[in-house]
Amino acid sequence: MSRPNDLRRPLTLRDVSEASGVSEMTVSRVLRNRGDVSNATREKVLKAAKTLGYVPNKIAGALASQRVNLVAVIIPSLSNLVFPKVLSNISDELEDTGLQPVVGVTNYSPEKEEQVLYEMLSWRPSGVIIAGLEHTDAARAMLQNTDIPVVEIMDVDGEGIDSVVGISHRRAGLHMAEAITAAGYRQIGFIGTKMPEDHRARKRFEGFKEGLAKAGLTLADTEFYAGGSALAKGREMTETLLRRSPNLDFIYYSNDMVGAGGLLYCSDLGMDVPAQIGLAGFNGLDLLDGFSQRLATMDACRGEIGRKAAQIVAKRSQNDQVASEVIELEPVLQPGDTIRRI
Amino acid sequence: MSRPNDLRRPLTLRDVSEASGVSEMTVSRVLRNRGDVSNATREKVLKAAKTLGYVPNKIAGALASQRVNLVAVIIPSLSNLVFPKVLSNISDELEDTGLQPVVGVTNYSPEKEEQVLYEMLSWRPSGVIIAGLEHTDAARAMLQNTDIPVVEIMDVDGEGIDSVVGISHRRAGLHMAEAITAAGYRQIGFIGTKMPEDHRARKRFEGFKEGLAKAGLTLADTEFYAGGSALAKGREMTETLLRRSPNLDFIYYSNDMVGAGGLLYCSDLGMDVPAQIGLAGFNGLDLLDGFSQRLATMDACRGEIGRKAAQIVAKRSQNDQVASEVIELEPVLQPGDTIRRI
DNA sequence: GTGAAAGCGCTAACAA
DNA sequence: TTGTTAGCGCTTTCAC
Repeated sequence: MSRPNDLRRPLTLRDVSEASGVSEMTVSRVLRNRGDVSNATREKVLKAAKTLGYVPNKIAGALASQRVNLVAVIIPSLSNLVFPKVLSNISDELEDTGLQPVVGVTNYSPEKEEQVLYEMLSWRPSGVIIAGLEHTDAARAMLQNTDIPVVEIMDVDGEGIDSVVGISHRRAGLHMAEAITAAGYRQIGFIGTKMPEDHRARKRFEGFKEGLAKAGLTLADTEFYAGGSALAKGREMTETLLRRSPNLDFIYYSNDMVGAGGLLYCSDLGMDVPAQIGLAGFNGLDLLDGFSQRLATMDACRGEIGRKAAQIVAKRSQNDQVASEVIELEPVLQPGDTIRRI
Repeated sequence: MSRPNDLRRPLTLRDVSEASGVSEMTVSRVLRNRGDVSNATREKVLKAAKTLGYVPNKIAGALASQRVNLVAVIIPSLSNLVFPKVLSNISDELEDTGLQPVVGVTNYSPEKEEQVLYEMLSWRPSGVIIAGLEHTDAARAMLQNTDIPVVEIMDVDGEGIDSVVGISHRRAGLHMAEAITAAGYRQIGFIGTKMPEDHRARKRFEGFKEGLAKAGLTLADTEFYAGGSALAKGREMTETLLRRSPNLDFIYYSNDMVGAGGLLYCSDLGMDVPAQIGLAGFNGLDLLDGFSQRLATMDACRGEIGRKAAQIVAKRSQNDQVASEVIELEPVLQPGDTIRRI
């Protein structure tokens, strides 16, 4: 095979047009499978494009057609395990729509979020899927001012801008508190992250305290951590907490990874879980399947959230007269082996 | 504040120009911090842009300037834990360069990779960072034909197209075999993934067998799995393997997650690790920090790979006369607590 | 320090 | 079925 492109510049439609003896417009039609083109012409064009190694310029195409097949997905983190899952479901759901997700990561910083959003909006995507309901004023204004569909995901506790798909983290925390107190636990501790910007974790925490209050209880002790391997932190923090408050009979963790670390710690010490001490996390990570005892948790509906959000964007990008939707999913308690049965 | 954009169309430079009484050209200069603009004009423009809520159209900008600040990052998976780490390091490293990573996921499918690559190249990014050295002929042709910098990452065992940053997985496997045999293990089993397209896992496996051969050994037994939670699979497969071959004194896992599952299984059964049986994985996940025994592993240099790859792209996008580089990093054995000391 | 004209590579709309 | 024309919203270049 001869070197297809010896030029020092990228190939254009015009090159394919000249190589095939067909007008640029018809070449464009063939390459996009648009309109009626005779088979003979189609073959000629396809062959020319292939041997040249032509790759269309979507920038020019997008400018001319005012259409961009990109969907901006803005999430706080990729190391959380939660978001890769959401993302892969968005990706799967978008598969046959011609839309492509583009990911932006904010590291839980509102300023970074604003910046990433601005950057992404300037590419005029077909939709925006963004985690959470809390944004800077400027970010909120951008989202409100745009005509493209916006889906805020993960959380429904608050005011949405356009469409919303998520769960109530407040109620998730509340229900967990109810389950725990119903199981007879009374000395309850909490281990969470030192992340003021993780609003969903905060809401679960608040809902949890509210649930305890309903049962006439307050948190017996709490511990917060920042950074590091969540599993290792779970272990450490659990030790710290239990040293300080040996009478605890339950620990609620802000996520499954720290919870799993706590579970490992308790197991290693030969503590009787769930009789002596109960444990619960949050997210419903399938990672937990590998442990000898299954940590109690609550499914965050990550998969479903990604799928629904993608569907909304896809639907709206085909017909922009569709109304915005607010979808609240119901997280389900998975009692596992670390809450005692009543 | 009054509604900034009551039009049904996105704002253009012209709108800002009219609102501020400054020419489009000067508005453009202000918004890009280019050229000399008087302070008075700058203020006027900035104010107009802000109150209107103008978001520049990068599509038009890119077409006109022939410059796109995007870097395509093409990886097999996001649920692997390995790639999010690489990605976040790329992202960090690119932070101050004005370049933005755009992620494409291939699910270990060469066809999907080709498709994603084509899609991304059609946006004319400033660089491509792509996992692995194995690609379809068409993908390889696209990468060869393009003028933009290409960095193949993770693996150095093979022929690169342009720049390459990675480790030798073959030698990683080989060195692990040497360490294991040196520690006196003789009945060695292997647990891996059923993924023909995971070339790096395959190379480690081959290198491992080669290392055993040097010590006059062959694998005593092997087991391969597909799908599911790696931790749970590690547990199951270890059970299967040990049931079938109870005389094994070592198991090498194709990655840390399955290895950790195996470790949990052995601990639960009260087996004496590493005296009775030794275990090792691969990747150097910090997840392992939380376990009571630390799994032996080998650092895949994920962080460093991402950083170096990003540096190469950044450097080349500033000066395209820079030569391509091949960087081989050295994975370090982390013996942890699951290989017995000699 | 500022502005006017031309054009980036493609596609919409229309003409043949 | 195919071709022609006129932009899409910016930036480059050059003029003032």
